[in-house]
Order: sequence, then structure tokens, then C-alpha cells
Amino acid sequence: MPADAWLEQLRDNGYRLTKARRAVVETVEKTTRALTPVEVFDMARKKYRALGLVTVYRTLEKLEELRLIQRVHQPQGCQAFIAAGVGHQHLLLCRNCGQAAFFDGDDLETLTNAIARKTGYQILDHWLQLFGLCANCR
Amino acid sequence: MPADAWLEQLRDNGYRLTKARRAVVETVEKTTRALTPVEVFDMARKKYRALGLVTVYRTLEKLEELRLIQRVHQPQGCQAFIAAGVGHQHLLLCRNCGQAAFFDGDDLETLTNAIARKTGYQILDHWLQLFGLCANCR
DNA sequence: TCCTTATTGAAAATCATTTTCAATAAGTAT
DNA sequence: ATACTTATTGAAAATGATTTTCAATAAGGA
Repeated sequence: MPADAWLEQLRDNGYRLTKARRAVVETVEKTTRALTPVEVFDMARKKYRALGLVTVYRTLEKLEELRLIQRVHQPQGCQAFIAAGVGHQHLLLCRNCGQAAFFDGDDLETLTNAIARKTGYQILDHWLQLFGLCANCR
Repeated sequence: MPADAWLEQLRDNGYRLTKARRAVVETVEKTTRALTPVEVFDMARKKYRALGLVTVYRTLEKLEELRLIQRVHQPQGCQAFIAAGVGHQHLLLCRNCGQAAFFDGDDLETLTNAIARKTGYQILDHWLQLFGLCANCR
């Protein structure tokens, strides 16, 4: 999804379009790896010098709320964000460079049914994330 | 695995067995849901009043290093720990009470092969976690 | 162009975690 | 049992990430 569509989403939800938000949106939208708030800050500040870190936090919060970005969980920490996948997609992360790819087509129905039967749980959701090496790093 | 086996593991790896460690180990080992360091502190202090929070952090660090516990990732945060599963197992968490169950038998080979082919990534590892409602909470 | 009010950045506050340090106690040697 | 070495401890301070506060600014409708 292009950055403009993100800004439109923000506007449609009653948020104002500011230079700060534009800088953050453009940064996160065009980066294909997960970024921490400080990384976003450093990168976005090149577009808009006066940007404050607090505003980065606040903007990321809104983008997550609108499901335009999602938090990425990794062994080293869980404070990074990446442009969200569309629909039911999962993340595949390169262990070396962090490059992210989304994939779909995970049919876990058979698995979850078996587990529901065994454990007595009603299964509502799943998190699946793959780690590997991207074509470049391999 | 009983608490004694955890203590033995600690001893075998050159760590001393102290009242503080016993209290932490017994707390985490017998709890079937993920606990944050502060929760462990509060619970373990009932067994050993003089326990300090810092020691809880240090003990959890060692237990994780020995793979006796593992960090649990959840939407609300990723600072909680739970007794580790044995071998290649995944977690199933109750959304209501946090009750955890482990399961195995996730054969993702077919899926990962297909994704490797499509994305060009070499896939090394996966994280799978299920969320649902346990028999009690359903 | 004006006006209302959401948004801003800076500073301070908060919260989780880590480091520092002198006192204590495990576990081995005696 | 006793002494001794040194890992471990808890408290306090330091750090690092995130959130709150607040007065100044600037979006965007009137």
C-alpha cells in the first residue's frame, strides 16, 4: 500500500496530516524490515528535521491501531514495527539482514483441530512466524 | 520436570543452591501460566521473605539460559516466562486465564517448502503459538 | 484570514531492567 | 565441626524505553 493511502486512512479517521506524520509514514511504509521507534526517528528526521521521538511513538501507536503496521516479535526484542500484511498473512524474517517477506496459505486447520481435541481448548487464533535466510544472505 | 531436577541442573552447571533460587524455581516450576518477573517476585516472596526482585531477574536469566524456562510472547507484552516445553513443542494459551498447554506434532514441512520455493528464503526455524479458550473458560 | 482545537517537541515522570557494591552465605577444604 | 574462598545476595543507583505533562504551534474548517 502506498504512503498516500496510509495518510488517507489517517485523515479518514479524523487525524490531521502533519509533516511529522508524513515523515514517519513514508519511512515505515517504504522500509521492508522491522524498525524500532528510535530507528524510525533517525530515518524520518532526515525528511523532517524538527521531528521529535515522542511524536514517532504517538504516530506508530495510531498506525498500529489502524492496522497499517504491526509489531514484530523476535528473540532480541519485540519493540520493532513493520508495514502490516494484508489479510491473513504471516511474516518470514531473514536472520541476517532482517529483510521481511509475507506469506499466506498456511492451512493449520488439520493441526488445530487435532490439538483442540487433545487439549480441550477452543482455538481462536494463531501466530506463525518463520525465520531463515533471504536469497541475498544465503 | 520436578523442581528438584531444576535445582540439580543449576548445581550441575556450577551454580550454588540458595534459598532465593529455590523459591524462584519452585514458583515458576509449579505454575502453569506465564509469569512476569514481578509476579514471580510476589509469589516467591511468600516462600522466602528476604528475596529481592533483582535476584528474580538474575535467576530467570539463568533458567532461560539452561532452557528450563522460556519467554512467552503475547499481544500485551513479552516479559513473561513459563516452564519450557520438552523437545519441539509449541504453546497454546488461554486468552481468558492464561492457562498454558504445550503441543507437538506440528508438521510444517510442506508449508515451509512451498514458502521457501516462493520467496527464495532458506527457512531455518519457526515460531507457532496458538490462542484460545481452555476447557474451564470456554 | 480567522478560530478552534488537535498536534507538536521538550522536559519531566514513570516503568522495567541492569549495574554497582559491600555484606552474606554456599560449598569445599581443613 | 571450622575456616576460607568466592558466588550470591539485596539495596540503591543507573540506565533505557516509553508515557505524561504542558505551553506553543499549525491543520483545516468556517
